[in-house]
Amino acid sequence: MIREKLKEYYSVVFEDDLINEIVKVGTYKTVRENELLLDLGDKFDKIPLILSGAIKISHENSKDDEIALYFLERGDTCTITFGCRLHSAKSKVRGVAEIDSEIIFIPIEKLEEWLVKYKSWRTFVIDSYNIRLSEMLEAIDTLAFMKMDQRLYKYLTDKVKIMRNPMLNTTHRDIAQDLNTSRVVISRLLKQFENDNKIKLFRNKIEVLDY
Amino acid sequence: MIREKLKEYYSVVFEDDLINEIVKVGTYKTVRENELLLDLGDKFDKIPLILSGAIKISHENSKDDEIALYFLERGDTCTITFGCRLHSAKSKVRGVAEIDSEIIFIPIEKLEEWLVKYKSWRTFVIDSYNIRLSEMLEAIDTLAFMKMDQRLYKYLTDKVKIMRNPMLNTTHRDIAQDLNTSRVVISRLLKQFENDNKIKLFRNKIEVLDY
DNA sequence: CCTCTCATGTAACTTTTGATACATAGTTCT
DNA sequence: AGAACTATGTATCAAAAGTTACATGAGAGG
Repeated sequence: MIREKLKEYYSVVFEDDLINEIVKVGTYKTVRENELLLDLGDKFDKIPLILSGAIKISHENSKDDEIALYFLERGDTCTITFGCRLHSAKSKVRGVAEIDSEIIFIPIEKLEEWLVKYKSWRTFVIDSYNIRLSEMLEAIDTLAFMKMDQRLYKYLTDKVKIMRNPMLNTTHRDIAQDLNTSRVVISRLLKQFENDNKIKLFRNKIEVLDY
Repeated sequence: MIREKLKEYYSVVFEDDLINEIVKVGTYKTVRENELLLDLGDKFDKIPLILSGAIKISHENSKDDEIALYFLERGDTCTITFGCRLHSAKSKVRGVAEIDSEIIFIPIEKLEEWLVKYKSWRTFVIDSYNIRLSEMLEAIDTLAFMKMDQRLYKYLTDKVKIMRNPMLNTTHRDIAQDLNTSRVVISRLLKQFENDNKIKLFRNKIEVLDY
């Protein structure tokens, strides 16, 4: 069963031999919406490959302030966990399933072993790191250069794309937490967007009209 | 000459065989203070190893807003350039020598070749990526959670540590550019710091008293 | 020594964001 | 239905940051 799912999503990326190895040592797991996959400070000794769904990665500082960084989707992996072995460091991010998701976990020892053996793995690891760095740069961009109204609008449209659905199931409070601001600010801006016919507001739902 | 410098700084990190290879294919270069090493949009086909000095990495969006991300020092490399080959992507960051610096450039083809051959190279590449991701997370932290006064103070003390000198040669305008704010805001806050005896202000210079 | 440029100091004002408070309206549970 | 809880709408005020304007002063170059 793992083999079919892997073939379906990763056969373009990985050589057949590597897929066989992954099937041998990988563990398949499903996570439910809102399930916590990886918490701050966790020692993560497995590499996750996302088969389906979406995982929200967020960052928290010492004072309980939190901010959403990006989403992981099919084909993604969490490079931030790659480092945990090397420095016996604790995870600095949190991963929560945004929707029901399927994941394969690979023991971290394989990371280096496969770097030697498989060209497709080398490409995958380097690409993953680069994609992650790009996402981080984008997050920095957003934080450094955008005002809250632009950040909010980007948040809404990004989420619509990830969820493949213009009707978002979320509350103002949740959004405020992801953007590290207060609920009142979000409600204020959302109302403006509604007046501009960019969105429609419902209880526990937001429909994005223009994305 | 390259060999001695490399041995001095990197013999703990790299195997002897790898150092020999680096000597063979690497190009040694010195850059002067304020020299532009890598601009946005450059196609970077070499991996830089920093031997000495400090390189400021900053990010710019389409509207000429700029923000400083972090510094590269001895032992660092710029992982962001690793990706340029794979997607024939343009550099999204800019590197400027903060002080006179020495760098060895390695052809990008060696990145993958050496991943297979040298364990120390695998460790170096993975570590470098992880360090860079950490620095990016720290930048995000700063942007998302700190007010401008804290950001400025962190900027000053970080820079003192990098430069190993509490007397900084800089202007309010330069700082404002690195923090993506206006000169007036910086002057205002610096004056407060001076009143609190945290710094002393001079023309083109700032002495950090408390770091 | 005079002029020009750049760095800095500061006042006055606006905009953006955050904080507090309270009202209203669905939802859930009993 | 009534109580309790949660989500949302809004007003008011305060703080932080950005903008404009102008003055002073140091240094560079003729």
